[in-house]
Amino acid sequence: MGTLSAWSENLSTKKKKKVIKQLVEGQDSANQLQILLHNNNNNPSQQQQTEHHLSSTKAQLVDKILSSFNQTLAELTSVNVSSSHNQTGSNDDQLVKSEDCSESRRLRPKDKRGCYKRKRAEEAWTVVSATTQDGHGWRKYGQKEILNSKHPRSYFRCTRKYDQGCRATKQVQRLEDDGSQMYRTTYIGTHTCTNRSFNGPRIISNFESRGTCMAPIKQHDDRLSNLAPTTPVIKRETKEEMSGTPSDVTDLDSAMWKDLMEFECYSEPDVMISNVYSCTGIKFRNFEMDFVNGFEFDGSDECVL
DNA sequence: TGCATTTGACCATT
DNA sequence: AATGGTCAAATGCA
Repeated sequence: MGTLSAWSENLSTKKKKKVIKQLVEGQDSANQLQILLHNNNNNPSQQQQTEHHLSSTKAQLVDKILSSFNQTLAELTSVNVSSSHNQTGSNDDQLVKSEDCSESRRLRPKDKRGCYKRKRAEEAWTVVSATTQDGHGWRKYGQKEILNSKHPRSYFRCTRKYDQGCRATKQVQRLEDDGSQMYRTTYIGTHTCTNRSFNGPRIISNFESRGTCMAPIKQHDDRLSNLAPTTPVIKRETKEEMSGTPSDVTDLDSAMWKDLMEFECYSEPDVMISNVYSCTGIKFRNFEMDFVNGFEFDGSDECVL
């Protein structure tokens, strides 16, 4: 694995058709949503009438779009991509629970580290890349030796977890193939934080758009506004944004890391994107074009994402 | 001194 | 019971 051409070859014709169908449905729903939003902005009084003509309401359309993307990505990445519409409470529980566990260790009869509620299935997707940088600020909170894996898995949470209630986490593990120096990054949950302090080149701008596409759009702002006031502000963790601390991957070769950071900071965004995506990263616009052209990826496609 | 990382312990899931 | 995910004290660094 590792190239889109190989990835495409591995897709059966049946799967390709299924994927195309799902994307077309998603596109159709997006178009309907666009019409709705457009009419709503220009003439709110016509909105209901328009909705009547269209087959779905906005919320239904959003669900359709998300479902389309989720299913397609699940098909393409072989990653279990599930809707998280009903999972939004888990992290809140966790935050509350964390508070309960914040008492001094001395006061507890027994160490209660690890008292948390494990997240269930969230939106998840995997990116195989030579770098783990994605423009977001991450704080490492754990590392684990994984059974039958040469390299440990590192766990990261968004640095905005506490000040903005962002639920995004990622897991980074170096691939077994030592020579490739590649890393598999699994992103779990979508960013709900606003990342305004960083104005430099965003290496994963497309990635972020992808994450946004997969996120439950209707929840995005609500969650921000709902969580922010109630979430205890413990501390701000914004310093590391794009600072590219080697902590992103503990066993990452430091020299390589330095090279990567220099590359990412000074390269053109398009070039950087090509560095980020490997087999599962997909830029939707080009993706659509590839589908139009018969879903054929050649070697050039791999780097033109 | 403050902040980020490390690491062992704990808990949830399978 | 095994494994993986998370917590938080200890540690290191700027």
